[in-house]
Amino acid sequence: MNDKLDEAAEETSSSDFIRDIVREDLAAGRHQGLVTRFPPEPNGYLHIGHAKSICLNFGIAQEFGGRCHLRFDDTNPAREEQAFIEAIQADVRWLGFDWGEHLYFASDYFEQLYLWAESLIEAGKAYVDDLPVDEMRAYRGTVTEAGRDSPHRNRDVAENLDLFRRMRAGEFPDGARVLRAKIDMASGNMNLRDPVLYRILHAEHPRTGTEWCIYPNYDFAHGQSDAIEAITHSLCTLEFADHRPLYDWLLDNIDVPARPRQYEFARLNLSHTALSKRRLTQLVAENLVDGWDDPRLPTISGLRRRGVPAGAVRDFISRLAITKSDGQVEMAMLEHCIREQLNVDAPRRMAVLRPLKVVIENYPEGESEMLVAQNHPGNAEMGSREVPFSRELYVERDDFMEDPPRKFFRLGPGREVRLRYAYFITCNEAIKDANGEVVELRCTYDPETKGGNAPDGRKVKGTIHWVSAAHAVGAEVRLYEHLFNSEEPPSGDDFLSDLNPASMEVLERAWLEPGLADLAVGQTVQFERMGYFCRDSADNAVFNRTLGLRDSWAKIKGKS
RNA sequence: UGGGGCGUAGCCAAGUGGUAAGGCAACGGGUUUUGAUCCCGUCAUGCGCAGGUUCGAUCCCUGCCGCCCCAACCA
Repeated sequence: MNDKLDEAAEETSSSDFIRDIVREDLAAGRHQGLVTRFPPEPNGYLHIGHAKSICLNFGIAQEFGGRCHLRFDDTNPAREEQAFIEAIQADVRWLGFDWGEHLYFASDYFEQLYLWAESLIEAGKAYVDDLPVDEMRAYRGTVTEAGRDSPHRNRDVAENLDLFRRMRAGEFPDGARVLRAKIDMASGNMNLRDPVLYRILHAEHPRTGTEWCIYPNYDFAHGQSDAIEAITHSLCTLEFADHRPLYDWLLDNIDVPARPRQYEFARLNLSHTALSKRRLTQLVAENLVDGWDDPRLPTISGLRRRGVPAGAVRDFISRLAITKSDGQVEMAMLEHCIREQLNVDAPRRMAVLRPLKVVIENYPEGESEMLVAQNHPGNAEMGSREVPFSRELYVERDDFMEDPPRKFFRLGPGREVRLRYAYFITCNEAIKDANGEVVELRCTYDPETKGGNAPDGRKVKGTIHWVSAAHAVGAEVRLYEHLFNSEEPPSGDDFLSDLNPASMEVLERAWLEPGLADLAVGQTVQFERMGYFCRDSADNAVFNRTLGLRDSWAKIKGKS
């Protein structure tokens, strides 16, 4: 296997400080095989920040011929749920990764963890403490002052063992006692000031039920789980760097079967959104969004429902560097990756979002014809389709201006434009309602321009999309914008004040070309000139806008 | 003020003693039956700041400055 690893190591082109370490370790023959893990806590849905970790861990495993485990860090039954366990697996799969047989749970190791706790006690390196939470906090000192020893710090082994066993037996209520490591109350690193290892929690665990009433915390579970699974490189985010000395201390002081190492990298921060579990949970719990898979959320499920291809997410992550400097990536970067892939993959269709009726006065009443439209002008292999054309059509309201500026290339009184894949039409008259609002356009078409070209060689500046009124299918279309107005929403609960009230606009009466009635859920298409849209997974009558097209007209318009 | 980490363009970053890659954004221009796509071009005499070493410093040394994380019986 080592040869295979070496080969793989040489083939890998991408590089960052973690891959460099892996490469060196493999070259030095420090491991039998490469094993990483993605360790989510099942207390919420995965978001695009997790995608960075998933791509890193599974990616490195693939590149170096190793494997990556999916391990749930389910040590806090107070906030973990089976539903999250299932959603997380679905999201990792959707992203394109496969853990094979290697699905694990920290809770699978509870008995072993317990035994290791007893061994620490027997070695005089852990003790049961009775201090209430607030007192323990006071004893811990502050960031600039050393802590003080708990009065229970020097209980003898026998008493500690007895107390710890009685904790497990359920003799004490929640919060009555904890098991602590005996390290150094004066350490500059707060994590080493006799950290709590076990707490009493009479809560039902999604997997172990009521079998346990004491649970190990993150520090006492994570490194040991890594060791049990023979993880070689345990990759986590920067905020755990301070935990590394504890990770190492624990592994050095108990009898573990392997010796994994922890490395930290910067987590992903994205502009105009929220990427902390706390914030996402709050948005969902307070119904500020419509569930964990709301298309406005940066959750994997939200992105999927929005119509974002998994490949675009992976591409985005691959353009990010794995470093230790934390910054904030612009949403525009993600959007670029989405457009880049959708531009290639999304079939083109026509849909009118804000309809304005057009009557072609010289087109015979009651008649219609089928016109050929390309499914992708840049890729003939995607074929073509037929769309019905008739006397009454809908065009986009924004494609008509009563008093257009010089640079406006669309419809206006007396102006001629091309209806995509159809005919040139000229606007003769705009009909208004009692409020003076334009409600209908009377136009004439040039039968000679069928397909969109004039035999006399005359040109038109604008091409607009349309849909035959009698044949179109109605739909609700939802337009999404950034969830937050600021690039970086304010800290604390203030972040809610930055919510973008226009993050979702619902257009209830859009008209789609008839073929769109059969579009499959999850399939993303381009509505020409409007953007990328996908049928909503929860409501068939709804189309979600994944993203608009780049719009240089909006820039021109904005400048004048 | 203790400990840990980080500072290269608007954003993400490569480079680590020999004269600043790339991507995103932005801005010009060309093609175009999507004001899309595509193509071409512009965009750091400068690498947080100040000294020092050196023929030569983003890179080495010293001192500052700034930002992030840590005082849950969360992860």
